[in-house]
Amino acid sequence: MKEFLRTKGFKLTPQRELIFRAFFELGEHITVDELYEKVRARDRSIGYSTVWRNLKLICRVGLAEEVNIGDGVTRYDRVTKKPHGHMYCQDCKKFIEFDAEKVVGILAQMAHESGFKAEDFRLEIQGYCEDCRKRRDAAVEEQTH
Amino acid sequence: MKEFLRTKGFKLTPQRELIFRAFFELGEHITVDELYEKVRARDRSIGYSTVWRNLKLICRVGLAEEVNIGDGVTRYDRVTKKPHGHMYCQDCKKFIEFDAEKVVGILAQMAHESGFKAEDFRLEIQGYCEDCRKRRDAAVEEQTH
DNA sequence: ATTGAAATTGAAAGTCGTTTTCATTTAGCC
DNA sequence: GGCTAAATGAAAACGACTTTCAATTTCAAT
Repeated sequence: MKEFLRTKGFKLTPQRELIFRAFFELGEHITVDELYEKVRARDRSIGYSTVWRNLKLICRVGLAEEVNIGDGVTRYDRVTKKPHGHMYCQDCKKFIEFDAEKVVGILAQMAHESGFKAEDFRLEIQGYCEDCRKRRDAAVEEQTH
Repeated sequence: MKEFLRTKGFKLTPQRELIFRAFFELGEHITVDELYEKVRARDRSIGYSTVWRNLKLICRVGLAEEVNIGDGVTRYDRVTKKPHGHMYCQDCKKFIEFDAEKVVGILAQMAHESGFKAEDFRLEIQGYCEDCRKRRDAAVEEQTH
């Protein structure tokens, strides 16, 4: 990792190493606050801005990218080779990933045909996850009796 | 319009009428600031919060919806029957709409198969519009000579 | 090992769009 | 006209994000 950073002109500090490790240990869709808490559990002296800056750095070196669903909080996703989208449950706020390879292919084609050079895609489906949907259906059922 | 609002328990004030009209006169992807400026051109006494609240109201009654591309500014789109996505030019910041009917159909199907109840879709393609792409290509061409 | 330039850190302050508060005014039903 | 709930405008609050700055640390070159 040290080598990886060095070639890009960045230095490896203990804080940075801890933050990077924590980020990759955590699941997807991490917020700054979540990572900050995780890191702080190990080292109380690390500042919020250091975590924030390193999260940005992880993005800059191409290992993660920002995801924004419009709730005012930026999340960070590990960059994986496979394009994916997110299903966001409006009830329990859970994120579920889905494979977007097929759809991205279609979109890329559509964009290309209209002269637009596509670089990145954001696909989001808002709705209700299976559990919440069932609970809601049950609630409706309840009311009609 | 008065009738439409009244049935939902809202009142029609001169400010509200002006804001609603201005919103529907303007194009898509309007920000609060843009609408505020537009409205102020007609009535300097209208406050920012009034514009903001009415924009929210337009959304609440189902005539518009928020669009968030992650640049920190919320935009508002008229709700149209046809589902669409946005192509966002990273260079000139222009928005271009595209018809997303086909893709939304596919996504809805995918979601359904995984037990997720889709309510809304957000599709965004980031990249470079035709003009900017050409300009960039030309610049690269320039460098290599 | 030592040194020095450049990067990094932590705390605090700043930024900026959004949202709420509150006193006052207004719309619309009696 | 009088009443009650809704709406308004100004200002303040909020909150996530970003920058500033002085102090510290890394690491390449001695």
